[in-house]
Amino acid sequence: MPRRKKEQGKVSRDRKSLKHPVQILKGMHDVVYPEVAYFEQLRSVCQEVASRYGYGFLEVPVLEHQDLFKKSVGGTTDIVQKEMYAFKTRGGDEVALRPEFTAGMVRAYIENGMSNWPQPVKLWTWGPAFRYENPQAGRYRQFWQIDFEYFTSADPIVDVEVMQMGVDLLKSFGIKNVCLELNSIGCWGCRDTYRKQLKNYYRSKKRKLCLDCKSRFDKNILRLLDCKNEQCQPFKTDAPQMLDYLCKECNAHFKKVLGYCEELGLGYVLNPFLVRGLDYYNRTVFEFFTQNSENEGGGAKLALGGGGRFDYSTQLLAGPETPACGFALGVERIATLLGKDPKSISEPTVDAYFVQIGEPARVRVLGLIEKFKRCRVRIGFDVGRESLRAQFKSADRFHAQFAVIIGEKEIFDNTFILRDMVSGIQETFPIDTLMDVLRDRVK
RNA sequence: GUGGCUGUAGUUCAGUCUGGUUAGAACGCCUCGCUGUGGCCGAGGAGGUCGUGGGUUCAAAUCCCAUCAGCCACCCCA
Repeated sequence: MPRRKKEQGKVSRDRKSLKHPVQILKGMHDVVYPEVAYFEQLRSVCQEVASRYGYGFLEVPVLEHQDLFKKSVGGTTDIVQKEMYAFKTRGGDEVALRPEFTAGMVRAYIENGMSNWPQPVKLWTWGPAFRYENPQAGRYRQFWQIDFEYFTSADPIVDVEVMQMGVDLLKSFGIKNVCLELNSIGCWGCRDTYRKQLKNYYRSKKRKLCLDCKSRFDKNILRLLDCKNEQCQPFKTDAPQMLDYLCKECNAHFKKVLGYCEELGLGYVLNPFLVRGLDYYNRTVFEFFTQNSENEGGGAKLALGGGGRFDYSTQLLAGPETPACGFALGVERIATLLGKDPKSISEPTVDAYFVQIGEPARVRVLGLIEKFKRCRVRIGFDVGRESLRAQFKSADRFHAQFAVIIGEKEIFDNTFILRDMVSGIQETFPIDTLMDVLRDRVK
């Protein structure tokens, strides 16, 4: 006892001598079981749905020039101004960790000459993105996104295809109560007209607005509609709405979008206050929500993702004119949501667990493992352990259907014992028949 | 960036108000009972910078200050 105390004291003194204990950064998180199991599941569902809708996978860099985001997402947006991880490299490049995916995808489209590929070009990707802001549940500084982009069609039915796929994806993940909110923010022309109308309307009321809104008035007037501050709410009801100021073309486009939704039975909620604040968006914008049923009293709606049409994006980056539409989903939020349903993920399972007794047997087992590489039977083993009890316990933990037991006697006879873990019945077979017996017995 | 709540074993938490032997429980992990057979049961064991730093005190997980992190709200969205 005294010896132990002495050692402990020494250890903690050593650790204390480290000036900065190594800890994870604020807003970062390790993705470990069970969350990582949802990540894997989501990824494979994405793959399935992507191929059904004809999307190809690509990877884009995590690090890009700051200019990419300033020009496409917009230099006045919060994302770029306040939330971007931006820094200078040793070589003097001004770079940023991607705060979102669309900018990089558009850059990749231009740089790889995809306008010369067979059209349309449909691409998806997935990975971490970064925003420097205060973390909260379901809200990290490094977070994972799923991103789908459809290039080279201005047709309104494409908007609907993209939205339908988004809803399809979320449902395929197993999410219920998926809700689609929809709006149109027009083109540069009609948005300009609308902005002026909004300014006229709010000018006389500016004094009564909250502090944030006062600054929004000059910086980005559309954002006044997003404000959730109570003192600003009364003005919203009578504020002019974007939909009333759409130009002829934009209006026709939006009418068609709504028409296709009706025909397909794709449910949506029109939200005239939905303003996606990024520069590259035009016309159709949308967000996906789910009802958070956990809280009593209806529950707040939880944002799962959003997107829209971004016909201007390539021009903003000095590329060929290319209409496009897409969306992004938040992986952690979806994983958290699925985690609330305990049935939605299964524990790790094997079909057969190898149990070995004695030195020659553990070597034999390790040799056998390699032979199973083309066999569908899922196997488990732990040659690092000698205790039989521990090995059987482990077999249980993996819900093994069978135990394959090889001891000194079996090594001598060139046999193995197959134990049915439920019934406890054991049979002995020649070792050469191991694969065949397992393939035959495993359901 | 602003405000509120919370930080104690791997996990969930007691203990803090009212300072005082060696900081506990449950679950999980490991070993053994059964040296060649798992689940159940029983016995034992490992595991703690009490978030971190400073202060008050004879004495701090407990009181005070600072700081960091998490959660919540604002902001925004994934």
